[in-house]
Amino acid sequence: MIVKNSIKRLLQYQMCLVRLRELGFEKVYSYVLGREAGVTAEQVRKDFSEFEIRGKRKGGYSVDETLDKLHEIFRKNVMQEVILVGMGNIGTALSRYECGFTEKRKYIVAAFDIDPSKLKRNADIPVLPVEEMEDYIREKGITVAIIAVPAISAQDVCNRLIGCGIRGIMNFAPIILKTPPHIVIDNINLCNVLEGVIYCSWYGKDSCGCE
Amino acid sequence: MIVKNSIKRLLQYQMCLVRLRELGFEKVYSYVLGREAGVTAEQVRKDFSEFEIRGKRKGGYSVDETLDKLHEIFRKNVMQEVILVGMGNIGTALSRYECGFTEKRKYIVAAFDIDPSKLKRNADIPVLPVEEMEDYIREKGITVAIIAVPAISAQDVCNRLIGCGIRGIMNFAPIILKTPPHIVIDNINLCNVLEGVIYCSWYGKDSCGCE
DNA sequence: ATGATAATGTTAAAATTTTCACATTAAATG
DNA sequence: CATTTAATGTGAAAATTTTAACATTATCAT
Repeated sequence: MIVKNSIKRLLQYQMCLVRLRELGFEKVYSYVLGREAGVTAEQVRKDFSEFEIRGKRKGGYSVDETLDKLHEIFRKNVMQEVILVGMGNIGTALSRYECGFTEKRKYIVAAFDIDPSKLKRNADIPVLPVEEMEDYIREKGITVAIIAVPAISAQDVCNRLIGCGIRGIMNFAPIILKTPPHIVIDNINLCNVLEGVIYCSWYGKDSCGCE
Repeated sequence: MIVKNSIKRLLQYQMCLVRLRELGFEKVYSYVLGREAGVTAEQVRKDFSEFEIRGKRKGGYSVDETLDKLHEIFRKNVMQEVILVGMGNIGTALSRYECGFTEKRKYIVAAFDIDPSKLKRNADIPVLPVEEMEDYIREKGITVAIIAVPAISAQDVCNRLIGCGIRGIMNFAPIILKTPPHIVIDNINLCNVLEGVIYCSWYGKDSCGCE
C-alpha cells in the first residue's frame, strides 16, 4: 500500500501553515497556500474539499482552524511511537533528526542494531539488540517502523516486523520490500532520488514532464 | 520541475537488474522484473517501450543489454559530481552514504558549512566554508547540489546555488523552495514521509488509494 | 520443418488526477 | 440596504497515467 498524493500534499499544507502562522498570518487564501506549497490554488481547494476543510467564501481559510482540522486528521494529539532498525549512517542521523516545522512530538522511541558495539541501553533513544525487537514492539504496541539496514538484510527485518504487528514501514534500504497488500510502505532510495535529479537536470523540461 | 515517475521506475529497474545479475540472471521477463520492482509487468513493458529498451518476443530482456541501455540513459559512464550544503545530521550521513546496489561512482565531491568547527579542508570529501561555495561550483562546473541546511536558510542557499549555475537540487530542508521553472527539484521531507506512513497505517487501504 | 507456445510491444480502454469554469456566497463599499 | 467584488466549492472537462487486450514474433517441441 502506497501513501496517496493528496495525503502528502496535506502534510505540506500543514507545514506551510505552521510557518505562515509564525509569520503572523491569521487567514490564508488558496492561492497563497498553493504558492507556498508549490501547487495550484485549485489543487489546494480540491484537496481541502476532499477532507472537508472549509473556508469562507471571501475570507479564505482560517490558519488556526485549518491547522486544527489537519492536526485532527493526522492525530497530532496522539503520541506517535516509532521504532528504528539499523544504526548506520542514515539510522543515526534519523535518530537525531528534529523536524524543523511540524509540531514536535516523540517519534522514535527505540532503535535496534545487530552490532554489539552500537548498543546504548540508557541513551535518550535506547539502542537495543535486534533480538529484543519483537518483544519490544509487542509490549509497547508499536505499529510503525523505519528500516535503515543494508539491503541484504532488509527483507528479513521487514518480515520480522510484520510478524509482530508492524503495519507501516519507512524503508531506506535500496530494495523493494515484498509485503502483504495491507502494509503501508514508503521506499526512500536516496541514490535514486539523486540520480533522478541529475537525469532531469541534464535532459531538461521535456524529459521530466510537468513544469 | 519535478522528476517524472517513469524515470523513478527506470532507476528502480536498474537497481533490481543489478541485483538480479548478481544472482546469476542473464535474462529477465517483464513480470519478474515487475515483481522485483513492485509494479505490474505491463508497466515495465510500457516504460521500456517509452525509452526504447527492447526485449525478445519470447526470451524476455537481456539483463546485460538492458543495463547497458539504462547506464546510457543515466550516463553512468560520465562522472557525476555533486556538492552538499549543510553538514548537520542528514548532511553528514549523506556524505558517508554508499548506495548498496547501483554501481559506485563519485557523487559528492565537496561539502559546505557555515560552522567553522565543522570545516575539514583535507578530508576525503572536503568540508569548506560556504563563502567558497560559488567559486567552487563555477570552477568545477558543478550542476547538481544537495541542500541539507535548516529550513530558515534553505531558500537563501537555493538562490545562491541557482545564481552560480546549479540546475538540479535535492532538498532535505522542510520547506518548498521557490525556483524558476527550469530548475529540477526533489523535496524530501522526512517527517512528512513518516507522517504519511503513520496516517495510512491507521486509516487503512481506502484512505490511501491504490493497493 | 511446422505448429504450438509464451513472451514482447503497442494500441485502445479505463482509471485516476489535475485543471478549468462558474455558480455561490460572504465581505466590502457606497 | 443594494451592489460590487473576490474569494470558495464543486461538477465537468482535460490531461495524464495505468491497465488491459491482442497482434506479433522468437523459441521450443515434435
